[in-house]
Amino acid sequence: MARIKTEKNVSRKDVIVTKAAILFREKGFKAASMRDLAEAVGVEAASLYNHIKSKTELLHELCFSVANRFLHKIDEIEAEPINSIEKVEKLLRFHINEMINHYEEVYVSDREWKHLADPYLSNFQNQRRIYRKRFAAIIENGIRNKEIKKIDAPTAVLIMLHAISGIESWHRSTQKISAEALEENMITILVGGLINK
Amino acid sequence: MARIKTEKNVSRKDVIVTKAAILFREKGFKAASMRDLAEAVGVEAASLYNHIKSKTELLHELCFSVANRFLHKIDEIEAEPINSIEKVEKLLRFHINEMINHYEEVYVSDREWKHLADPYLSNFQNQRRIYRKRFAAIIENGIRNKEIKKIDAPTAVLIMLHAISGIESWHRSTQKISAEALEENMITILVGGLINK
DNA sequence: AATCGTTGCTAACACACGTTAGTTGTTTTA
DNA sequence: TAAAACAACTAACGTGTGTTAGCAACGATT
Repeated sequence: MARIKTEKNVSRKDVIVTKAAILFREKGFKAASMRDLAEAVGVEAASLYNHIKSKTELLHELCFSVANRFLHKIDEIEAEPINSIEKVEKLLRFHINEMINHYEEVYVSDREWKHLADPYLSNFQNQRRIYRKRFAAIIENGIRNKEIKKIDAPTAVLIMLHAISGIESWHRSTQKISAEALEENMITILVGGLINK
Repeated sequence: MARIKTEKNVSRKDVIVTKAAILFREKGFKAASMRDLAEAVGVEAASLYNHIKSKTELLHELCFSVANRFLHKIDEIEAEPINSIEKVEKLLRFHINEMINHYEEVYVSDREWKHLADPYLSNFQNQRRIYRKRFAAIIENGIRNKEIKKIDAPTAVLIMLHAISGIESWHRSTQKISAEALEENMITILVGGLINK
């Protein structure tokens, strides 16, 4: 009867959530079974329920922990006394780093949130909508200041966010350029596409 | 006993495949059940099997019909006597229009191919890898000609392709800009980010 | 050493799934 | 109009799913 191994400040639930992220990314939320997860954790499926309430709870935890990180970051950046392009660049760099360093979680939050159930679903969609509006507002400011080309701000946001989620392919690829090079290339192309002249 | 309605040159199987695309996009391949599909088609689940071999066959059809369209297009564009930036632009415009006009299929092919089974899976992954290499080769040519900034070509491809899959959000949004405006904005930002000076 | 909460186990339930068999009804062909 | 081909139906099977109940072993606390 081997227990779930934990380290300092990491609850057994945390271990489960972390493994769930990996599994949900690999197979998708629906295709990943609790028995799969149990095996990954090293325990029988039923035992998981000593630590979690349900499979969907795992998805909640993942989606909202990611969403909260991004909301906090945009709070921080909005308050800084820098110009719009710099704000966009900071936000992009944060997104890129999150996608590189917390790949599994961020990916799952991005692709599997559809399987949330209400009220979590509406909640998540709301947060997402608000986040994108705030991002768009930064860009619109930049357009007014003539820092940024005259483009449709929501479209620009959509491009940026989805482009970044492409880091998934980078993770999967065998011949990776370094994380630093990836970041610089992405910034060059994406910010380069915004700057006026 | 109401039959599946068909129009000229549209087999009953085609009707099923089309409805499957819609359903797979909405719920994901795993979460969409054959009973859901049957209801959408207006028939009992078992009846579907008079026209198709399996659920996965539906996914094959969708994924490969999309993949083939893109492969044909890149064949065509590679052969044209135009410079690299123009080739990239043409390819992007094709991607954008496919995503706008054949949304369901393209989206499913993009997001649900993981659920293909071998040998289809390996096959699909191969085609995808080759396509991206050919796309990258166009960009690398542009870099050599100094048309395009010195960037990592595979990263650029990754950004372009994923940015375009963001049109999903445009489809979902309530206040859409026009398809034409969307296309022009995307080209402005994406191609603008590539051009050297 | 006894106790108690925690965490694991086995067994099982109820249900939804993809799919098959066999039959009935409808359309097309001869 | 009878026969053949097609496409729908009902019923059911086997399997995999998330989850619960009840019990056994472990670790920490007294």
